[in-house]
Amino acid sequence: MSESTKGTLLLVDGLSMAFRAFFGLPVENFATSTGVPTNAVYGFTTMLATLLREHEPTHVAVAFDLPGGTFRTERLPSYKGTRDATPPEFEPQVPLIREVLGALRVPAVDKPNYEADDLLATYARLGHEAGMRVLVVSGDRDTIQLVNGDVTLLYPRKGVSDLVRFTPDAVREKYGVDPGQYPDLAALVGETSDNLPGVPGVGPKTAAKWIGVYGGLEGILNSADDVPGKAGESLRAHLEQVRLNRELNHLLTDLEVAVPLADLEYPGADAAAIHEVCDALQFRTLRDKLLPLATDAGEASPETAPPVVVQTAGAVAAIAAMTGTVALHVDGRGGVDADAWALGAADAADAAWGVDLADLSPEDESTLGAWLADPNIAKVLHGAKDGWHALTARGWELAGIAGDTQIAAFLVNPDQRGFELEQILQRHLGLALESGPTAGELDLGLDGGGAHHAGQRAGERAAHVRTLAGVLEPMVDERGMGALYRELEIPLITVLARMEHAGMAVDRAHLSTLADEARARADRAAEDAYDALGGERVNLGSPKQLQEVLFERLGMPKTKKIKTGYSTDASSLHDLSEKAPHPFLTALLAHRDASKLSQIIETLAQAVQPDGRIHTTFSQVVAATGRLSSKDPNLQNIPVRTAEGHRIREAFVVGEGFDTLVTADYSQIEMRIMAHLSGDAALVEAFAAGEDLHRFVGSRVFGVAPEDVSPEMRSQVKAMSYGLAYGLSSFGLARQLGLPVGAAQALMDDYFSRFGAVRDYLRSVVEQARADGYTETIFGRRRYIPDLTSTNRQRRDIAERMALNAPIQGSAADLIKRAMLGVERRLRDEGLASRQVLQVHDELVIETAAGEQDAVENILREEMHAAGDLSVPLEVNVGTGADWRTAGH
DNA sequence: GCCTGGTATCC
DNA sequence: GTGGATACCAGGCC
Repeated sequence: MSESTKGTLLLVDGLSMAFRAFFGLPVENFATSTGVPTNAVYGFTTMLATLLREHEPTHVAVAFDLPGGTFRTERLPSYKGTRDATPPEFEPQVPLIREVLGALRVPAVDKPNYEADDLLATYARLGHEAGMRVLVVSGDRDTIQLVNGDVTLLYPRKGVSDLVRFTPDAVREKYGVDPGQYPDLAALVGETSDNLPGVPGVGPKTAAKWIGVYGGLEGILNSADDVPGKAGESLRAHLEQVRLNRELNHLLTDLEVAVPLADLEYPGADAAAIHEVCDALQFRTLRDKLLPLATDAGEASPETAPPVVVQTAGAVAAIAAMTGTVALHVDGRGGVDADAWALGAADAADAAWGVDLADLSPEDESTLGAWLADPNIAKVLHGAKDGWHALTARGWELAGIAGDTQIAAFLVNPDQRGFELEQILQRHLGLALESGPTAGELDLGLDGGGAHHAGQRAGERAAHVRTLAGVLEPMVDERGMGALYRELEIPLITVLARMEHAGMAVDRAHLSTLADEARARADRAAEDAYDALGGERVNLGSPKQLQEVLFERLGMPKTKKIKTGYSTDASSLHDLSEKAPHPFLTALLAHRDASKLSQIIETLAQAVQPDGRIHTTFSQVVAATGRLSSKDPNLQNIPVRTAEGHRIREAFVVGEGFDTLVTADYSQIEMRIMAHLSGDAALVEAFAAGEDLHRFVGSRVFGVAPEDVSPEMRSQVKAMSYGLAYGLSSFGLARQLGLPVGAAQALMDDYFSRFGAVRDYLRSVVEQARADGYTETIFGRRRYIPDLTSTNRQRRDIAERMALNAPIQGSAADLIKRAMLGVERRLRDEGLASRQVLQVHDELVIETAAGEQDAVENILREEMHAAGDLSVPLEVNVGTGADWRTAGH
């Protein structure tokens, strides 16, 4: 990483990766119209394009084995002798791959009598000596020996797109030996794919142990007589084999190469040649992925992140002495097997300290632990909640979270996707962070550990976080969101972390009963559906097949049009049922229902962790309006409307050591916010009076006394009221209510004649947003909506509906977040053991400890009520029970 | 094996 | 031709 200024050399083992691609993609799905198989070409090219795009190498080569033998098969004719004959569909794809390489202007290299690996080894050495960063891509484990501080191996885990990064640390973690010692280990263990048998009874663990004890294979062989045990005996009986293995698995680093390193410089692809080759191979989507690599279409490559000096010696003491605002980075992971293995800290942008948590003394442990737990030391992280979990798993408390550059970046522009550190650095600083694992969750274990020291990477990242904070936090302030950031989102991080950590207890037995029932119901409905078709077993889960059955075979009337034909969604099927009743439709709907349910239940059952609880992950940086999101599993879309939904919610129970679940939800929060923001006197009055809102509105709209509002009137105004906040049109309202458009329009007119300020508000909020470029919630959260000035009608209409909705949905999100902070503070201040476990947009769920139920109910009511000072009261409904369903009533 | 679209659930 | 999400499945990729 430090040598990146000299460039990056990408070296690919052509055949080994082509083979992986061949077996990863079904050959029958990939062929030209003339029957030429292309799955390996497709997979290999996709992989290479991704590597070129992500790593932006300055130099590239793809090495090939040539047909016929090598010096190894001369030495040992049986070498690689167990390999099955290559499938006939593979062979013809190799020249095609070379054609693609030609179009990409990537040099293909080979050498008679040698393997591709020897070429990789030689070029890796040359690149290393030239001070380059080298990436070797190979599915051959022998290449592990090439790994060092500057040479990383990308090894396919499955397919060709999921590549594991083998750095020296990663090799040590997986195999227990240094990369240079891997051939020693392989010589002892053997390599089936090369037809090299190992020492019977010696596996990687024993081999690694011996290598540790005797310092390597040579030492082992010299002391073979002293090696104890049955394994030692076995070793002595196979010395020759081991020597031979070691001889053969050594890769040559000193070949004479026909193409000098300098000629591997990558000039970018040839657009015309890409078109030609994609035409010939009938690649459609790939063309679009390859064309950006063409030089003609090229743009300046991003700047590489500046080198950061990361010190590791004495890091604990140095970090513990930091008292100002410190940027922190935790290398670790969340989830069931959460752990942290390295820590980086920076209080200057170009210098940082890194700590490998594996080699801490007990004193270091407690020094660092105390520093982390000190709430007075302000820490800024990128994705602080992840760090919190990783450190918590290691038994440390993280306090003093004062900033989160991920959240800052979100507030600055919440509509963007991708808030990983790499992406944010790129977006806001134009910096390319090298060796970043593809954006994802926490980094995987194998990606951990920098090239030289586990703390290296963490330190570098901490320094980057510090730079980022210096840029993003002022932007947050400039946009008037300083308070929202520091007083709402940042303190909320810890609340959410605790909620995730607590999780929700689940009644597994109940869940599995439900799963069985739903599965049985789905199966029965499926059989009914097949019967209705005269026994044909179409795939009921395939919209494509359903379209064929419904609209062609059964000749049913067409439903609403979608991209791929005609819709088969539930509402369309219900419509069809009325127009053209058929037992198939009934059975299909029943099957949809039951299979969806069974799938939900199954997912939940699988999500139960060993502690008997489900731990979701909340995100503050997904929903552009400021709502939280929940995933893995999503606990914010558990069914609730139906009887079956109720039974699922019964599976969420109070956990051991606790007494009850209490739920509290805001009553009609969005309508109240609309009343507040619009200042509509009639609407404010309705809420102030505490009447049934829809009855009140109905009486005004229809001009009858409240007690004379019929259920139908009530449901019509209810749909209208809710639709308003979403930008509902008269057309949409008509559809939803099953009215003629004219009637729906008349209803809207009547509505607005009584609640005119609402209409004025909705208009003004869009106008304001168009003028300012953004919308704003009651608490100053912004959402930028550039499409409001789009000349494209459809985009503009969508933007207008977003502008209409964002302040309402966003203010509701702000309110409940404020309430959550209040609830958390009260629980702590009052020394209660009860805890928040779930938020579902307008609802909070608390698990209460014995004797605390009344106190908790009061806290919920008071804090949710006091979360905002609106011109209408914030009403809260509270329920209690041993499970979520009971509590929710 | 990855990506997209359709369908489903929630507020 | 109502906003904001997440999850699963099938099918296309050629």
